[in-house]
Amino acid sequence: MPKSKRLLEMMMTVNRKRKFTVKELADEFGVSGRTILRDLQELSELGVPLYSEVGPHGGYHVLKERILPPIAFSEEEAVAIFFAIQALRHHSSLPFKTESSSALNKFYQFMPPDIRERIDQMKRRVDFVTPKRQASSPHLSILLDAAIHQKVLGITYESRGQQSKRDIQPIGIYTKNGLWYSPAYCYQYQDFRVFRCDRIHSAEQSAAKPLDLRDIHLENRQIKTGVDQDTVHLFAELTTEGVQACEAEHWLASMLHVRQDGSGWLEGNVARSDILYFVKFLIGLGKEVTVQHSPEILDGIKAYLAELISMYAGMRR
Amino acid sequence: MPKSKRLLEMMMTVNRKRKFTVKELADEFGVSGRTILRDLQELSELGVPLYSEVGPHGGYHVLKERILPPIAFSEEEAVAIFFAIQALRHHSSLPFKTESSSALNKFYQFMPPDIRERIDQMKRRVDFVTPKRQASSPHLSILLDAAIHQKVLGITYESRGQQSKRDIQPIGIYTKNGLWYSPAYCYQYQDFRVFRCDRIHSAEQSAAKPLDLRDIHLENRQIKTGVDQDTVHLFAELTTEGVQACEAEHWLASMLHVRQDGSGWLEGNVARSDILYFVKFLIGLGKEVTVQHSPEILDGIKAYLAELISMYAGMRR
DNA sequence: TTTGATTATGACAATTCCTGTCACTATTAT
DNA sequence: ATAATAGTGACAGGAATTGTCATAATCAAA
Repeated sequence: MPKSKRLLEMMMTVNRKRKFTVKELADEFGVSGRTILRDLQELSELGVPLYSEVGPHGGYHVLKERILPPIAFSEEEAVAIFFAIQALRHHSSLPFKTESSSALNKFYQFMPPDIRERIDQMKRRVDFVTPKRQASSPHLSILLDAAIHQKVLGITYESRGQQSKRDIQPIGIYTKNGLWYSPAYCYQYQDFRVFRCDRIHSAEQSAAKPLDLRDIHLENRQIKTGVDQDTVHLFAELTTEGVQACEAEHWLASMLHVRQDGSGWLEGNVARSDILYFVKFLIGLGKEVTVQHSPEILDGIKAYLAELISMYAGMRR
Repeated sequence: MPKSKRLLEMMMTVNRKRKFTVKELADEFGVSGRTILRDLQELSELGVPLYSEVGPHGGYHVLKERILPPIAFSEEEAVAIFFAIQALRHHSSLPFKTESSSALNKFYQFMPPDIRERIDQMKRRVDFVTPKRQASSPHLSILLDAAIHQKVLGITYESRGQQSKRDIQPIGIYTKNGLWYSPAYCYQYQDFRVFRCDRIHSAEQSAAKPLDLRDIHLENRQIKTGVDQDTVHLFAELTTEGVQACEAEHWLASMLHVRQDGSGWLEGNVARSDILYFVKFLIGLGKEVTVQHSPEILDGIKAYLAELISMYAGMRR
């Protein structure tokens, strides 16, 4: 293999295995150790952050910085990526430790000048606004880690002005409108709840034995939750605008069906305990939804509407 | 210069000048044209999308795909970038032509397997939700282009259900809560206005002479709009839960006031044209809100509730 | 039509550079 | 101590790279 190709491949190999010895590479590439040493020095000069230790169990490391091989991005893609990263900056809390600005700088640095110029022109003309909240969510990393590795957390949670202790097992986190939320199984309620992350005042790993929720994640959680519960069947017709409103609600994804023309319907099972929640939500959709089933839900809606009417009727204008 | 370094440098040179001839490069690198030809063929084999034309005015092109030189990103940075791009996908319209999913795929493709694995684990556990509210905004590119290059656009704009023709000179675009907006100078009003991009039904370059707004951009426009709009006063008492629900709606931030005990109230001016929107929203809050003012809003609520009631009453269970 | 600019390809000798080997040294875990 | 590891320098042989020349093909413009 010619050297130029070997170097490129070595770049990737070295990034795959982050720890390796000279001999390993020598065998893999079919060249002598001396050559590998020379190559590694060249990679080093090219900016690959290598670090070596002598002695048994020694060898080469790639420092935490990894080299991305040359990627072919179109101009449009590069610009899009730039603004994607820039949009991230607006979030006051993120589940990653990084300051995304460092990634942004590097990316910008490496752009060819003409793309840089294009970005400069656009920078002050395009923005992705995420409302800045005072509320920061310091426990995102822990929550995410618990969701990935199936751990139970003991948290102190503030709801309705009161602090309470809970044991929860998160299934993920998401941000919406500048706030972070974590759907999780709550051991106190013995059911799934959504927690607002800025209301979580402390979070620690708990010794409790976790459930197996590996198959439950953000996209399918609504399906799984109610399997063994007492449920009623929901069927509701949606106008185009109703569909759009529902699309913004993550937890409805599994119930939402969309037709070609933009309209659609909601169909699925609702836990009896959630009926009131659904009732309120469906009322919020106003005339964009026509609930056809089940009777329980319809009754709930009518009852709630009646209460509202009487509440507003009693009010002087 | 050894070949391996020359190739890497050539990769970048070739991306800088997107059009070049063999002789140019030969001079620049101090090697013969024959060598350059051989090198270019190698670059081609390495994936750089080169295209050549013979004859006078011929030469080499790089196709729109550009090669990004190897960049050193830390693991955290790489993960952050991945999710930044993924978050972009939620936007129904973007001012770039790209499908951001192609960028996402490439990026993912080139990640070392261990980072890929980490991303896989996180993919279904983290989400950046952008509400998909309304119809898409097809004219973003034109608006952005006009903002950058100081052009005047003739648009047809829908406001309060009526279409009107306007000449505007955009100073930028931004997205907030799933909708795109463009602050612009409106020649009809002779003042700055913010336009909702999905309400812009057509946009064409106009021959009108543009103003010099180069120094006005998203960050420094203080010149605000809407002070002179026709508004009504809203005052509504909120329960603790009502407060929490409102906190999730960032567009309410300026109206929302919270008491120590967690309850609060909404107070502020609402444009007449927005009353219906507020009515629907307030109904969605159910009993967590007590609207006390203004009469127009209360009437709106009662009317809408009455419609809902009759809609559901007409339904057989 | 001719001319000149351009890419494209092949052959070959000159030469550069790359590579392996060997002989060392230094460090460190066991 | 011993073995495993990195690191350096020198050198000869071999492999890859390079320049030159010859030759084609294409195309724009004079």
